[in-house]
Amino acid sequence: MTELEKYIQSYFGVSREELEGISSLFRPLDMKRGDYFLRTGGLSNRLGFVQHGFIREFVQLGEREVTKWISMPGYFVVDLASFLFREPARWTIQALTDCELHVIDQADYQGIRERIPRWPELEKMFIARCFAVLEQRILQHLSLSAEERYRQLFQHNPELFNQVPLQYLASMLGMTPETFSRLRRKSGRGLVG
Amino acid sequence: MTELEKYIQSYFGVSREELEGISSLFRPLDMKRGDYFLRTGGLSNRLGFVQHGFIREFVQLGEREVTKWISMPGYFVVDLASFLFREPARWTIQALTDCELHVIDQADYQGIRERIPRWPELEKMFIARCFAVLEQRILQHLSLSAEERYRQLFQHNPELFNQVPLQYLASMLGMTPETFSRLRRKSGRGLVG
DNA sequence: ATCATTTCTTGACAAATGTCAAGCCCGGGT
DNA sequence: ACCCGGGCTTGACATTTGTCAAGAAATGAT
Repeated sequence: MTELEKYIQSYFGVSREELEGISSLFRPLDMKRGDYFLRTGGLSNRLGFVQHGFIREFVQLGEREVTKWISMPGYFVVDLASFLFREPARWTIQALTDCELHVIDQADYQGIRERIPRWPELEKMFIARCFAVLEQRILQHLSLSAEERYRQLFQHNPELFNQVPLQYLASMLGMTPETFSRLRRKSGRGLVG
Repeated sequence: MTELEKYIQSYFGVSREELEGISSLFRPLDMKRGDYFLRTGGLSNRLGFVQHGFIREFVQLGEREVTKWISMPGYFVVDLASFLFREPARWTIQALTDCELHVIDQADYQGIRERIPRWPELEKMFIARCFAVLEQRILQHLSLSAEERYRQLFQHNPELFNQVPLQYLASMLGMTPETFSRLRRKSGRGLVG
């Protein structure tokens, strides 16, 4: 079973045959550091699964970039609203490192429901899970200080701290690189191993 | 056409007959100020549509309450994860004013898909929209100061400012009531009409 | 209408976070 | 191996936001 299949299996709980039916619709895609998977204003017409590497999702606001999230192995990358509603993408998605993805085009994605009748239901549940994760993230911003948010990220995703530029982590946590750096000295450097 | 039907229509774009089929599954529910629609730890086994009044969704964290959102007419109230996954609710949902709702039980909700085969698809799209709204909200917290968040809320939802206790708006924006009060003096009081 | 209670405001001060500028460090490309 | 440039750190200082406490105003109950 491939990584992709393992994740699909764990997220959607489909049968072995269904699993192979779905995963066969994906094709591998290698990206070099700096390559764009999607640009703001474009159309998100493919869905990616991260096999290896780190990918940043951000938006340019005036002079500065705001990083929404950094996807790592096991995550899907897509601008959901653009993918589902065929509207211009809000997010730019760019490889922070060389990456291996599995991608599926929108057209092939439609084909999944022919193989799995209950696919819209599974999709709904998956998106609802994503919704709940975002709710939790909003709660963090409503209730935690910058330092507490730093600690939580450090605790839950230590692998980020030595693999991606820290300025992006700072942005993702809603603070400046300087504040991030000071918290880092104070609260731990996130060196894994 | 009732308010409920109008909203279902605009959110889901279903036919006239489908619309009546769905809306007939809802029953009216009156709540008094202070009544609970749901409590943290309980099971969210019904979905509510706000016809009239204001409803607060919050969670108790230690000594203090953190308000995630205040629902007003046209909004649905539910703990989505609890409703869909039958897990204990994270949010407490309480009427801030006397309210009129339309509610549907989980069991009846299941019945919608028998009347409308493409319901899971419509549901998926609706939840995806909610997801995009939350993404936008996170972006606000990553990119805006307390004062800018205040202004945006004032601009987009002025009706909140003279109908619900301001302390809850402060919490929902991630700031203290004192800060909210000062911004209010500085940036406008939100008196509509 | 009055009272009791909650909510809001204000001031003084403390703490957290942002800004700007300079220098250091480290990694990648040549 | 070296150099260049991006990324990180640090310091000094400004600004924003939070805390605590007191009093004013608004609200709901009787």
